[in-house]
Amino acid sequence: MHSFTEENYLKAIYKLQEANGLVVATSALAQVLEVHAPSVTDMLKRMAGKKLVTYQKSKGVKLTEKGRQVAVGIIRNHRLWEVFLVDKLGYKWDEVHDLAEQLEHIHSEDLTNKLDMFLGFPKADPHGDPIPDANGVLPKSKAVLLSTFAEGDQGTFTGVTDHSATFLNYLDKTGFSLGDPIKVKGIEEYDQTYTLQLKGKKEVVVSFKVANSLLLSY
Amino acid sequence: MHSFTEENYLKAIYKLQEANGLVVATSALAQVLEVHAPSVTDMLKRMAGKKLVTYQKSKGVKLTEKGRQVAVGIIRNHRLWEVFLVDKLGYKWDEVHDLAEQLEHIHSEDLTNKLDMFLGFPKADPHGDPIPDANGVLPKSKAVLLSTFAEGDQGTFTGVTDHSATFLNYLDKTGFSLGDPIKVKGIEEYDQTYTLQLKGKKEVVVSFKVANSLLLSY
DNA sequence: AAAATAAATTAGATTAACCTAATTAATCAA
DNA sequence: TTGATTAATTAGGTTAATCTAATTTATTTT
Repeated sequence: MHSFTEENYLKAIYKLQEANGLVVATSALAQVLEVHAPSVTDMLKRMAGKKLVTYQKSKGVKLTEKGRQVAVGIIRNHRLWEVFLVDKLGYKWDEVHDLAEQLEHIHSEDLTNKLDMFLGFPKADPHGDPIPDANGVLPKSKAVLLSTFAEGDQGTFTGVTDHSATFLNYLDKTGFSLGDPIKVKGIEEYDQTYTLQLKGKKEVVVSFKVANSLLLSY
Repeated sequence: MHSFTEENYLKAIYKLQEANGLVVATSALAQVLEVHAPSVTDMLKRMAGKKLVTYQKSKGVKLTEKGRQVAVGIIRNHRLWEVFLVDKLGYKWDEVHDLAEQLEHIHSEDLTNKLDMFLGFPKADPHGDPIPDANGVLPKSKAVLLSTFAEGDQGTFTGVTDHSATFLNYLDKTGFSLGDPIKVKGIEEYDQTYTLQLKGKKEVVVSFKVANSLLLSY
């Protein structure tokens, strides 16, 4: 199989490719993986040799179909284990990331599928991120940022784009909970502050930064 | 933390120390870890530097207290995950070893303890091996080999000393099940063949080799 | 388009974990 | 107790994954 390191590179490339376009820069990878650029160059060469990525020197990397399959498999593992940790073991949504980073590297498709069944085939992880199916198909989410909403708009809180424990704790404390309805009562023009009505008529005021990290569906 | 390799060495040393006495030979480790002797010498030096083992050249190794703690922790993990796989995911007892070998290296005491609670604080894994508690205390089993029984003796089947899938399958097929009562109806003097009465009056004949791999309590 | 800046690569080392071949140390048998 | 056998270690190498320093390639800016 692939080493943990390779798998982490694949995951990182996948995520950067999703977020910022087709090819991923060496420096971007170095940053998210917390290694130095020459290490990345080195690794990319080895991975290109294994046909996990296509790499042209000084031109960035892309995943091959094979690489994409592996990456999505790891993401599937990660998200299923997060569901397990929260639903079965009682962890909170801000505590599961590091553990899932370890568990995602357990190599067994069969285990993944049995876990999936045990958890009742969840469609999203505790942060609302969609779980790829056994064929590596990731449901295309149509959720949209709260920051794109206008006054009077409403939707259901279905995900976050900031997964940091600090942000998740802030949401807990403020009364946000995945699956709840949210309505925009007002937007302050001066500083883009949002006044929201949460479940149970509770009104809260949040900054643009927060509105820009919340995903809503309708 | 410690590398997977280190952890596997610690586990192996622990098991060999339990089975065969105080000090463990380089060659014995090389055999169970499936590496060559010089690799073991190499590794033992590094581990001695970390105070995980005491090592005197050409005199074998012993775990330090620190090393023993780590080893028992890994065994705790391993056995709890085995229970999870069998009780929660529906694996059979002959299928879980390799998966547990991966899962045992997940580093989180908290996860281990939450898993323990989720599983209802099991005292033994699916093969009857005792699970160390959170303090690294391993209950001293008083189970004894069926091969030490005389005609007429009886007990409860509580463990195995051979964990191979082949043997476990044989037991399934023949009608042995952990926790069931077993009575010795007769022992053939010529070849030490045992005639046993299993649960539900079922009579089976087993070889000495089998009798020597079954642990019974009374 | 040349110069300046930023990004990426090459060169050369390091560490953990392994290997083979050669040597030394320990044990057993005559 | 010497000689033979077996076990363990040393010596010297390899590979994956990392590093720093130096160099080359790309991209901006003037």
